[in-house]
Amino acid sequence: MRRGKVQLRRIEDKASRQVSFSKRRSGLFKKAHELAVLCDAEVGISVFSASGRPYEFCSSSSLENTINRYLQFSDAKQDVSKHIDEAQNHGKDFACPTINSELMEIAPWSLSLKTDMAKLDVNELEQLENELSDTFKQIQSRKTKLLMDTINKLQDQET
Amino acid sequence: MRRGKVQLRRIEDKASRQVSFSKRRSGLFKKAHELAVLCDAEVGISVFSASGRPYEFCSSSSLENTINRYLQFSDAKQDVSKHIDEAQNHGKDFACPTINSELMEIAPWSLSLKTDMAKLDVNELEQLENELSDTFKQIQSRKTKLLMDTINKLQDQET
DNA sequence: CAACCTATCGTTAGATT
DNA sequence: AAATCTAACGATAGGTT
Repeated sequence: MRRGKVQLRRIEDKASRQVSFSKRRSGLFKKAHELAVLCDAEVGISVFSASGRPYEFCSSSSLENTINRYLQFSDAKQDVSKHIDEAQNHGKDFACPTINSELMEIAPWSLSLKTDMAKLDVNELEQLENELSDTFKQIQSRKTKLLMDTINKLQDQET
Repeated sequence: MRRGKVQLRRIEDKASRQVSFSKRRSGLFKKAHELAVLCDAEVGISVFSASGRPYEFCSSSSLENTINRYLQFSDAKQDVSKHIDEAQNHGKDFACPTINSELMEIAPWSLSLKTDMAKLDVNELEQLENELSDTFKQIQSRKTKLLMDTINKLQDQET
């Protein structure tokens, strides 16, 4: 079925890339699980899709624990080498105004994950539909702006 | 050479386990690299051998960057969880149970998405747009079905 | 013991439904 | 889109050098 060996570069076809991401991600997590069990190791994995969606795997209790364990070594390593580079103290600003407004924005994504709409009634679906439409417009507007910026840049270069 | 399939349990022979650990660890990192390149993803892995020696893999600049990106989601997850608890303690019924459980999984992503959207390029925005579009269609289809069911029920009552 | 070898099992891209 | 199928490629346990 496959004609040749897999070329190690970005899969251009969007659909294929997404399917491949899903298959290979679960393959990777399976291998990680095998490594942990067979060889008595601790494995933690964090993956972000091209669109920024997070996935995680951890062979032990929690990924945060594994991360902390790594960071201990990392810190120790830095101490020893007396490195100067100061980590960027990026402030985490995830201030939630109200849970309701967050829910409105989040629900559509939630549905795209596991299509479990069976329990929603018509009013709830209508609500989701409206919010989804807003987010949709937001994305389109952002995309248009980027395209316009690119066009303007190109026009500037021509002058 | 191998007699049968690999049994998924700790390899008892110490030497075999160590060799297997080495082989499988590099295999895992190779798979992670392929996932990152082929599917345009960001992958970070932390592994500890049974004797506590650390190994790491990162598809981008540094594992710490990937970890920080993960911790943003993790923090957001806790924030959302806290808000849900508070809302429930105040007896606010702001969503159906299904949404609540889904919310836990996807909310952190959505919260970070607001921050990250500015950084997405046109292709990435298009990907999000497609995902939204699919969800949109599913919601509309589900809504139509519910409305049809209701109409059918009413018609049955009339007979 | 590391590097190589290879039979065997495992993974997956593409097609199909 | 999600499941299944399958040819072909890929990983690797155990053996050999």
